Order: sequence, then structure tokens, then C-alpha cells
Amino acid sequence: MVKLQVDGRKARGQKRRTELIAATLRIIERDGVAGVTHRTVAAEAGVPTTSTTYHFSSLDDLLVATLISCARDMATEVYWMIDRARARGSRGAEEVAGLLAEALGPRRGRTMAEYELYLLAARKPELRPAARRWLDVLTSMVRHDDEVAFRVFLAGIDGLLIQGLIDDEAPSAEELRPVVDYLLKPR
Amino acid sequence: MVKLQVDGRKARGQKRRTELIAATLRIIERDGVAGVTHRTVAAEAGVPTTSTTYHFSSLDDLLVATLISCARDMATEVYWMIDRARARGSRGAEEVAGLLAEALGPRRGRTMAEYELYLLAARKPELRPAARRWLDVLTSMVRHDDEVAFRVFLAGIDGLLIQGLIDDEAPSAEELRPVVDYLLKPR
DNA sequence: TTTGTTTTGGGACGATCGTTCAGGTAGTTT
DNA sequence: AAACTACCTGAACGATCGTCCCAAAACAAA
Repeated sequence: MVKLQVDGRKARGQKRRTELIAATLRIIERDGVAGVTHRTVAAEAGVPTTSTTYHFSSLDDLLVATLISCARDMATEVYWMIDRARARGSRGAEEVAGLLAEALGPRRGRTMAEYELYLLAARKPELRPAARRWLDVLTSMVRHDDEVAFRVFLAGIDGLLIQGLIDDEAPSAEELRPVVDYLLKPR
Repeated sequence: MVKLQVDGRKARGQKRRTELIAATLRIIERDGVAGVTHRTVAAEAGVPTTSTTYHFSSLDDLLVATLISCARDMATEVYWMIDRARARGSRGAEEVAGLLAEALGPRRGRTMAEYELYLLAARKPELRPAARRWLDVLTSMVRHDDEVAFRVFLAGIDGLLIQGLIDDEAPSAEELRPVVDYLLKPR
């Protein structure tokens, strides 16, 4: 017999865990991974310091959980972007350019957080599947007859994003458009 | 009148400063920016702890100096790569693929350090010129009639590198070759 | 040699860190 | 009701952190 009514205590615990992850992500966006400590996370979430150690066996665990959650969100976003593009029969250039401009503009902090994940994944193999998630979503959803061209497209997206992060001002969707067009154009 | 014989004291100081920078870079390669403290750097360089605070006004200064030095080295390397390619009349595909494979293989730690610089530059504007240095070297040395294609090439290189860092095994120059060819092929 | 400058290095201070622990509360089961 | 489980939290420990201070050493200029 499966219990339908969940344990209220566990539900509260789960809720606080997600709140801690959300608070951690906000801190990473604002100050980077370096700014994440038990105390800063707890203060951001408005909970006592020891709450983090109770719900996560270590700071590293909290960091890993946060970045995995962040990667899942990004993969979901990529999924819906493709879905939107398909709905209107587009080849996707406009959607991709718009998403890039957004990632480098209003969502700049989030984008930095995602590349902190990349770098952490480079050192921690257990994070790599999470870091590759959005790549996998794209690979599985998009038909690519030209394997090489597709790899170039994926690399180009990452390159545009990380180079956009060290630009003094974020590029607009219009500026990115020709580059994205070039990346998507078949030959 | 310019003094030709430099002050022996200042010479020693300068030498130790470069030793500290070298030690810091080794630590970043091994443990990331997170592993850099006054004490770890001093231990790595085999000097007393306070040596770092004397030669660099703060830990942040040491970090910035290290990453700027790292960026300069990389720019120099790119310069010579182009020079080598030109000397043998190549279009550069082989050289680029070889350099990428090396960056993701034996020089993996160094490559991670360079992307830590990128991420730090995203948060610290004063680091951005240094982070863009190798891009500038390429831009100024290579003739590019197609502006968009060139931007795609630069983004592709960065994308291949950072994605290569989260691969479980480093790609070989042979695997990278078709992608680099595609990036360089004019249309 | 004397005086001034620069580098060196040991010691220590206060702050902050991750983590532990024990007592207390809330919710579930019997 | 009692027993049990899960969550919560304030206090505190030892470790490590960045940085400061000051006396000694090395070197240059007088």
C-alpha cells in the first residue's frame, strides 16, 4: 500500500533544502562560488547557520546539489526554447540569438554561475553529467545530419557566451544574429 | 643618466615576486583559485608566509598579477603558433588542432587556470584586457576578410576548449581536426 | 664606517571558517 | 498516552584565514 499523505516533517525538510539551494545559487550569481559559506547561505535564506550542515553533509555537497539543480533548470530552458522554435516553424536562429542576449544581459549572473559549474566539473568528475546536460538535450532533440557542423554549433554557443562574459558591454540579439545565422547555416 | 647596474636588492625582490607568481599559478593549476592562500603559496614557493604580503599588497593583487602573467604567456604562445604555421605555409588547421589537443591533454591544468581567469574577469573589469589578450593577438595577426566567420572561429576555439575540459577523456588532435577544418574553411 | 633603503622572516592578532554537539520542538506511529 | 522519528537551532571548538608588526639581514649610497 502506497502512502498518499506524505510525512509533514519530511516535506518541511525538503522545502528548506530547496530554499537553501536557491539561496546558494543567488550567492553564486552575486559573488561566485568563493562567496559560498555556511553562514552566508544561511543568512541569505534567513535560517540559522547550522541548518545547512543538517540538510547537507558538507559545504561541498551543498555546492554540488546547487550546481546540479542549476544545470537541470538550464536544460529545461533549452528544451522549451527548441519547443517554441518548432511551434512557429523557425530554424531557431532568432530564438538562439535572443537566448544568448538574455543570458549575457539580464541573466548575466546566472550565466556566470553556469560556467562556474563547468569549471568545477572540470575538477570533479561527478559533476560532469550535470554540466553536459544542456548539450545532451540539444543533441537528442535536434536533427543533425552533419555531425561536424553540429559540434561546431555547440562549441560556438559556449564560446559566444563565455566571450560575452568578458566583454565590457553585453552584445544585443541583433549583434549576435549574424554569427548565430552563420553557425546554423548549412553548407 | 640611466643607471645600468640595477639595485641588487630590488633585483632579488623582483625575482622573488616572479617566483611567487609561478608558485601561485602552479597552485591554481592543481587546486584552482580556491586553493590560493598566503600560506599555500608561500609553502609552494618555499618562502615564509609573510613574503606574499610584502610583495603584493593583498591576496587579490597576487591573484590578479598571476592571471595577467598567465594571459601574457598564452598570448605569446598563440603568437608563435601563428608564426610557425606561416613559416610552413599552412592554413593553420593542423597547428590549431595540435594546440587544442595539447591544451586539453598535458596542459590541462593550465587551460583550467586560464578559464578561471575568464570567470574572474567576468566579475573584475580590470582583468578583462588580460583575458582578451590572446583574442587580440589572433585578431591583429590573422587576415580576416569575413568578419562573421572570424568571430565564429574565435568562439569555436573557446567552446571546444571549455567543452573539452568537461569531457571524461581528452580528445586527440585527430578527433579535433575535422571540427577545426570546418571552422577554418572559407565559404 | 656611517647612514639610509629594501628585503626578509618569525610571531601574533582578530576574524572567519567548517563542523560538532546537545537540548528542544514538531509530527507520526502504536 | 507513550514511544519514536525527523527536523531545528544556539553555543562552541579547533583550524585556518588575511594581515600587521618589528627586529634582523642584505645591500647601496655617503
